[in-house]
Amino acid sequence: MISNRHLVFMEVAQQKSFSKASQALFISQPAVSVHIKGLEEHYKTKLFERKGLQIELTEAGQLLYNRLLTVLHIQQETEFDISVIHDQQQATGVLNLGASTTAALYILPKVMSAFHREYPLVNITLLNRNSEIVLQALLDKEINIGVTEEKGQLSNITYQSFLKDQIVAVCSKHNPLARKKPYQPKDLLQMPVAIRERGSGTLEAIKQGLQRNKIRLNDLQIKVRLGGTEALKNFLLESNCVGFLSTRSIAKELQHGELTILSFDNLRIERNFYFIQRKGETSELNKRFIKMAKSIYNY
Amino acid sequence: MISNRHLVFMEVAQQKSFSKASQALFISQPAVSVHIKGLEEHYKTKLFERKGLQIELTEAGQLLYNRLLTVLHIQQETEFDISVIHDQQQATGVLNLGASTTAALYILPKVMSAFHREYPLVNITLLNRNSEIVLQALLDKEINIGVTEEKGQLSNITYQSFLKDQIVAVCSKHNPLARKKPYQPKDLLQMPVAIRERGSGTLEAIKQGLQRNKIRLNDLQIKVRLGGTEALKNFLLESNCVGFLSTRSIAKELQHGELTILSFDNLRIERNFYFIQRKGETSELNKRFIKMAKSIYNY
DNA sequence: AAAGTTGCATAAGTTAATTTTATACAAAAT
DNA sequence: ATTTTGTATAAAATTAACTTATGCAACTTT
Repeated sequence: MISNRHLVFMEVAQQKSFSKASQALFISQPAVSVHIKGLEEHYKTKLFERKGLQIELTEAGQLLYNRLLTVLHIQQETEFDISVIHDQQQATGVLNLGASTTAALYILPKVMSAFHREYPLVNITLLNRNSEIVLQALLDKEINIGVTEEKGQLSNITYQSFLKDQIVAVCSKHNPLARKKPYQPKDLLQMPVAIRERGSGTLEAIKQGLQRNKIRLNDLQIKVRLGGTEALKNFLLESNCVGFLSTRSIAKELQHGELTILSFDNLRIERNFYFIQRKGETSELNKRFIKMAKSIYNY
Repeated sequence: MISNRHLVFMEVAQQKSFSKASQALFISQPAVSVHIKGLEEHYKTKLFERKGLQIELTEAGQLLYNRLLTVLHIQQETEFDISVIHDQQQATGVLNLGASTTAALYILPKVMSAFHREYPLVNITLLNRNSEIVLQALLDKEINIGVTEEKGQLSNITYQSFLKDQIVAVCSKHNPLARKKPYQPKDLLQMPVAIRERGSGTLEAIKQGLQRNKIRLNDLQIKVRLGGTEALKNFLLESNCVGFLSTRSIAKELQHGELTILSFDNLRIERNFYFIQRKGETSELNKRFIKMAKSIYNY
């Protein structure tokens, strides 16, 4: 659909280098030069500013790149839509997902694998970044669907609720705290706790959940801050601290009895996951993925 | 932007014929066959149903054609937007207009010529059909901007008011009716009249204008119905009838004194012209054309 | 029903476009 | 000053696209 020449241009724009683009496309560097030259003659304007060893998109180049991105997505949607007419098992396409940690690690893999079984020829990728970057990637048309924890208000984004996630306090089964139950929210103040790093979506949810019980995060006896869910889990196994984790992320550890949930009266820390898409670009592939995701988690 | 192969496909889809497409594209018929075959192999499905001497788009083919149409418009917009960055006089692009008779004959030519002076390399075409067909052409993405007399309510169309048009009663300067003035609306019932054919937008406006004065079209002494404004004008010049015509269409005849306006108390027949565009597709080229059109007529 | 027409498909040869190899040239880094 | 990094250009080689010639099937005509 998009001409070869323009695909070369896109690669150069992404790599910000003729030679790197040539390597990525498995063609020689002069071939790239000739293509760009051809385009520049066609549009009668420079598309890249050559600044010594750097290149940079000109205004015209940036405009062209943006338009090509939208065309590329139409192309990918079309590939899928055509192939799905004939046979689901033969449907080809590209689906780029983006999600923040919990969703990317503990929620989406299950959906992706199910989706892959139904549409084996669809190429699925998953970008694992924080909500902010996921949103930006969506706006930049780098991903087709994002899964985030916050429901924003952007007018050119559609928010679609996916599932509820519960965050619970857990500790190692060897931890003496694991015995007595149930606790009151106030009891938290006496416990040594370990939490995720600043900026994590989980931490934000915890903060808001505690606030509803008039507890500030700073009032807790925070012993350690750990970067990443897995690190936190492993730390809890070996320490006497209590941690807050999404139930989605500790399914395995609960099953094996390695971690125990501390039950609290009147303390519910919840958050929602949302699908985000660009408004007006809810393709057939997007729809089917979201439908399957919902059917898996909302039985 | 769109590959050659796909452009050939589009031509075949439009012409509904491999050989006619080949003639339109100035290539041989086998070249077309090879292209279509290539696409069908790529998409792993037939794009045309070969039914004897006819061909017809398959479901997949129709889907592909629709997507390619939207991409083609992105491509054309891009050509314009890039070239206008550097120099207005060098801006290339395609602007397909559609309008019903009065606008197409007496309003748009002036705008088109002014626009052509400012953007000499933009290719402008004008489709002259009735409002209904103009709307359909817009929906089918055959035209970029339509000018119609009715403000509809379609949710995927943007309506933008352009200018007011006044319809007046006129007759030849030799007609005795041309002397006495002013008339009352009721006097119309005594006059021999000539009007446009059924289905014309002008006729519709007249009908509604008269209705406001409690006069039905059928109450008039309709002597003749003529297809087309020019025919009606020429008829009036040679007859004793009174006709209703848009002031826009008789500027020249009034100037030369060939036709005279009959002034009526309390009888105003007006209609509005609207620009119609597909929602979300108001390209830079569209914007500039509409802006110029408004500046010409709304000083 | 036979012959002619219309229209797409296929094959072989030609032409045009793309790519590679080799090399030049400019700017930045060492 | 020399080396490194990165793009531009030219000529040769490769590949893709096109044309001519011809076949075949379906529909028309007589």
